[in-house]
Amino acid sequence: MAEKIMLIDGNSIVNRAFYGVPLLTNGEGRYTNGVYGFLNILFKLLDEEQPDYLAVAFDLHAPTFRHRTFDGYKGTRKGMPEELREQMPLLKEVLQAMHIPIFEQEGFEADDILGTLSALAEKNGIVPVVVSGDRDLLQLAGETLKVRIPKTKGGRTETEDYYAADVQAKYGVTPAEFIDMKALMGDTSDNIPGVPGIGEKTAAKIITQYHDIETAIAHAAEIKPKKASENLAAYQEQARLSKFLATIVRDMPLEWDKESLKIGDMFNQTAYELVKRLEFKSMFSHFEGSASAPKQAEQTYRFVADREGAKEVLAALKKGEVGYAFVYENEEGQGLALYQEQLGGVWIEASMAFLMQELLEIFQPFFADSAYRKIGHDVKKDIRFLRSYGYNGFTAEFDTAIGAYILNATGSSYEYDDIAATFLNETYPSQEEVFGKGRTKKAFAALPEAERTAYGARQAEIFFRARKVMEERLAENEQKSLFYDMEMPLIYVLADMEKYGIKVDKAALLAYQKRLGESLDGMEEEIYALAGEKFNINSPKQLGVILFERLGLKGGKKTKTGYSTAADVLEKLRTAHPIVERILHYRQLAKLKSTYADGLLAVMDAETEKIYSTFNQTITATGRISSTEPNLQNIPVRLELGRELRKIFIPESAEFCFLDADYSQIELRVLAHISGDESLIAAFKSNQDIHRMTASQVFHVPFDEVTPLQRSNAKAVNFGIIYGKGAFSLGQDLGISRKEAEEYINAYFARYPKIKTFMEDTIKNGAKNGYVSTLWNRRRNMPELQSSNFMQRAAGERAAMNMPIQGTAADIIKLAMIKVHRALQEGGYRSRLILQVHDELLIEAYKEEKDAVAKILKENMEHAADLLVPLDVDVHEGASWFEAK
DNA sequence: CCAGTCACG
DNA sequence: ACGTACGTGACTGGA
Repeated sequence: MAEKIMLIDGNSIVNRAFYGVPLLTNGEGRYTNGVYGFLNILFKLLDEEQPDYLAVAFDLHAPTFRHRTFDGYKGTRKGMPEELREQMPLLKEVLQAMHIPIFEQEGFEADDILGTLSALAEKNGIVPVVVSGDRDLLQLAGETLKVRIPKTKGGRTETEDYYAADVQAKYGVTPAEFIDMKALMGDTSDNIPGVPGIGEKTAAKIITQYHDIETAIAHAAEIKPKKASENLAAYQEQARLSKFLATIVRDMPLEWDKESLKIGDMFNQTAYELVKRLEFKSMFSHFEGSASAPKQAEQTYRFVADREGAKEVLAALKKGEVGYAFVYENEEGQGLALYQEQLGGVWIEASMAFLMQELLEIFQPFFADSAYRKIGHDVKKDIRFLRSYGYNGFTAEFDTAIGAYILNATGSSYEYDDIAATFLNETYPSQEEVFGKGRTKKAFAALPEAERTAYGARQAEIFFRARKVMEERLAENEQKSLFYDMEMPLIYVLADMEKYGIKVDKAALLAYQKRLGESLDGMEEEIYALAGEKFNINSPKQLGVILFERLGLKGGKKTKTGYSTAADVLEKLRTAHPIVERILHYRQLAKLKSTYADGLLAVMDAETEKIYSTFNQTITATGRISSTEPNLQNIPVRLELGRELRKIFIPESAEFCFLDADYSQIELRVLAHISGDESLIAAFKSNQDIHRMTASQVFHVPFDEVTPLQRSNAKAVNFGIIYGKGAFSLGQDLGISRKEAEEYINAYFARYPKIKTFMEDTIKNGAKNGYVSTLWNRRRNMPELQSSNFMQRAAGERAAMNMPIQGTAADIIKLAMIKVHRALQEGGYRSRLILQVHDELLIEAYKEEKDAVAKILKENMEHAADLLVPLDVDVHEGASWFEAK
């Protein structure tokens, strides 16, 4: 079989890739999506074509012979976006590392290089395959020369393939005629003029009949329509010029050196290192089969499945650092993996013959003794698991999931394979790759013994070794205290909160659900009547049609998919039609019923009638914790009907009551501290109504004469400042002009100049360092700040200004939780912390301890941090969350 | 699986 | 001139 060469149009493929793959950055903050997309296309096509030779051609910035012939050539083309431009050297670096030849030649475009190389290849008996995103290349298609046009769609790459016959079939012209067609119709993207008045349709007709422009010009008089006929005659020189510009050169001066094009050791160590640095995990596998890939997991692990073996392992275990990992399948423990340097990796498996209960019993001394300094991953999960077997008090020294999160809070996941890739530069199959997914998912027990062993023991080893790397990086970042004194201790607080859960008044919740259901039924009928037909009110699409087409309301398009029917749009239409108000009301009730009434009942434990949320410590970019299944941090409170729902959250028994403590204005206080603004600090020190104070200072009115409107406007300004909000949207919210809003903001910054300085410095340092941080050195990487895209940079700047404020507040309440938890434990109280909602703690207090606990709460929260302003905490008591708020 | 919507701090 | 507030999670409809 003939040999094959693949020739790639570098610029056009990287462009396609860039726009087809969402903007990605790696941990260093470099944009990588263009390179990623390019390599994806490259690997896929290499796999399909199996070529023997390979080359990539790029355009240079220098003008080409086409520019010299025609000044306007490519004059309309916009430059590459900065986010892509900075990836070009990176792409070339990767190609070089893979020993893929790169062609660039002054005076010529990539097209010409491809045209010439493909011609040379054919002359030398090698079959060319040309890859480009640009249809101009179709003129090269031939009997054996295939042109492939890849498209990246939703992460997948599809290609359109063209031999000469395919071009004929699709466009009705031969590849050579394709050039003549373009000469007539022109090309705005390259600024090829063509002939005025001749577009794609007419050009196709003319070329199908006359085959080339010279013949067509000779027969210009016969051509219809008249306009085309006249213009073709009048602009024949322009047509010839256009043909010249559109023709790809196939004989430019180029050395043919076959050997240098031969595909060599592409998947080598240098390239692998680069791909790892770029964090292209899905590509690692390409490198693994090759001899130069790093060794990994060649080590053999021990498999143990009985009492005697387990006891031996325990005896061999030394006090000191130990990597450990439980393997779970649907919350059920399959076994325990341990790793120490002198021990190696061991997988101890539970089974019908060796129950998990026995396994845990044997290892009880290990779990109970903190001289075994345990390094695990998602320790909270292990605490819960051990507790379900009656073992309490488990502690670990290091949680690698949390370590990875502290070192990069914006990571997408922190699974063991992510940890190994990030900290050890090693790649392992992910959980999904081991077990599959969906209906073809395999059970753990279905894997061969050697795989089960490797899967478990490998994790314990990864955690053990990654800890050392993390430790160094935490030290470099001065984040050891954040990690060891805040995040690690918090694990046990959250584990307890998840253990206690919160009791639900089931009867009241059912009644609430029923009440909502009945209201909704009635409203549905009313809305159908007003609309004049039945439709699905929950479908924004159908609702949009009803409102803006059938009823003719003016709202216009807003979203990509059609009309926006969001609350703020409907709010403006409230008076336009009676249906609008009912829809808003319907939406409110529907939300309460589906998310809260139905949703909470679905997750309530039938046995205990409690709800057990999960608190996640590695999700948010700012350091807050999040709550899932259910989310207990977004229970309604702002509107009365929703707030009623809080009556169903009650203490576990009559011996308990709720104490709810919340920080007053914590974010503004943090802002006062971090910025050091004397005026704002003074306001908090004198314990004044801060929004009234701001109003008085910004609007220049005496404190006592501030009107309610001024106060509420000042409040909006205060919040706007925290979020980096601009004049436009502040004006929207307050219903004032952009100009007025701007004046408010200017007055604000004039009055509080250090806040302005703080914002500016945060952005400046963020851009310089690539991250912003809190008072406790929590970091958020912010590569967006270096973006040249206005929108992305502006959004990045807002996030950058907000993170130190929101994040420091998060740090403070975390410290408070640890203190409160410790004080309750050490004081031997039965009261316990059960919920955190960002600036609020909910305690289930043993009634006899109520007053003492209220004091503990207030003291520990107010003294969790020592700022330039006092922290102020309000504590309320009640027989439900509703009452205690 | 994504977009739209809406609940919270 | 750009488009327009930070951070979350859950539910619904519809490709």
